[in-house]
Amino acid sequence: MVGALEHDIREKFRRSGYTLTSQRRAVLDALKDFKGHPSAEEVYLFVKKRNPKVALGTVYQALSVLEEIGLIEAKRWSETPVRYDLNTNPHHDIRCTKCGEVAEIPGIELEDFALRIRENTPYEVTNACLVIEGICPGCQAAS
Amino acid sequence: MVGALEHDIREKFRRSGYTLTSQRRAVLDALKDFKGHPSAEEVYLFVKKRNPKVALGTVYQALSVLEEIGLIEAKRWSETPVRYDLNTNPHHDIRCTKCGEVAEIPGIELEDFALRIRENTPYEVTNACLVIEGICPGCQAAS
DNA sequence: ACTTTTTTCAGGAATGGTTATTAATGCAAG
DNA sequence: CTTGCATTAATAACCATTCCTGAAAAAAGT
Repeated sequence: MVGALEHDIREKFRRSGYTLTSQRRAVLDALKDFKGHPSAEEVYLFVKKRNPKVALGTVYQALSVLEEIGLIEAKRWSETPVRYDLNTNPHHDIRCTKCGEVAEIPGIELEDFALRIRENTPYEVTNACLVIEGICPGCQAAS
Repeated sequence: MVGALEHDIREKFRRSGYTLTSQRRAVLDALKDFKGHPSAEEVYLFVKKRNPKVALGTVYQALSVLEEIGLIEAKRWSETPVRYDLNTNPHHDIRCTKCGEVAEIPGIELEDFALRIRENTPYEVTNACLVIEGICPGCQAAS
C-alpha cells in the first residue's frame, strides 16, 4: 500500500517535470498523518513542527503543485479556506455546515459519472469534484 | 415559464420569512439578464446601472439570501471569485481552466445521484453540487 | 570537483474577495 | 402616528491567497 503510493508519488513527479523536494514531501507527509481535511494553514503548522523553516507561502505553492499533478485533492466547500485531502481512493465527503465535521459517503461510484461527463462534452475533463454539504446527526439532534 | 418562475420566487421568499425587496429583485433580474455566470462584482455592476445607490455589500448579502432559499446556485470553481447562476433547471456546467468559458453538460441526471447520497449518509443533505473543470475544444486546438 | 543555469524556497508585503460594523432607512403592524 | 424590526449603504476590517525579492538548492554542463 505504502509502496504503491510511494511509486505513484515518484511517477507523478517524474511525468510532471517537477522535482520532489523535501518541502513537498513534508506536505504530503502532513496530509498523510493529519486526520481529517486540513486547510493550508493547518498543513503549514503541521509541517512546521518538523521543519520550522518552511514558510506559509511555500506550503501554498507545494499544495498547488501537488494538486496539479493529481496527488492531492482540493475540497472547496462553501466555507472559505480550501481543504486538502490525499487523493488515494476516489471517495466523496460530506461536510456539516454547522459543526464542520467531515464524513465519507460510501456507495457512490464516481467512475460512471466521470465517464458520462466525458461522453457528453467535447471538453477535456481535468477535474470533477462533488461538493456536498449537510447537517450531521449530532447537529440535527441539537437543534 | 416566467409566470412559474415568478410564483416560485414569491413562494420561496414566503416560506423562508425573508422579504422580497427591490434590491433582491434587482439581483435576480441581473442574473436573469446576464449571459453567463457573473461574479458578485459583475452582478453589482449590472444592478448599479439601474439603481446606482446599491452597495457591493448589499449584493453579497442578497446573493447569500437567494442562495440560502434555493433561488440561485453558487459555482465554486477553483478560480477564486464565486460565480452565480439562476437555479432554474438542474444542470451541470463545465468551465475551461484556460479561457474561462463555461458550457452546459447535457445528459447528466442529478436526481438519482442525490438520492444515492441521501441513502448512504445519515447527514441531512442541504447542498450537493458538482464542480467540473476541463479544457475547451478551442484551447485544446490552440495548444 | 567547479561553474553555469534553472528551479525552488523563505520571508514578508500586497492583493482582493468577502464579511462585519454601524448608523440610517424603509416597511409593516398596532 | 409611532413603534419595532428587517434591510440597506457606506466604509472599515478581515484573512486566505498570491506576488515579489533575494537567497539557496538542485540540475546540467565542463
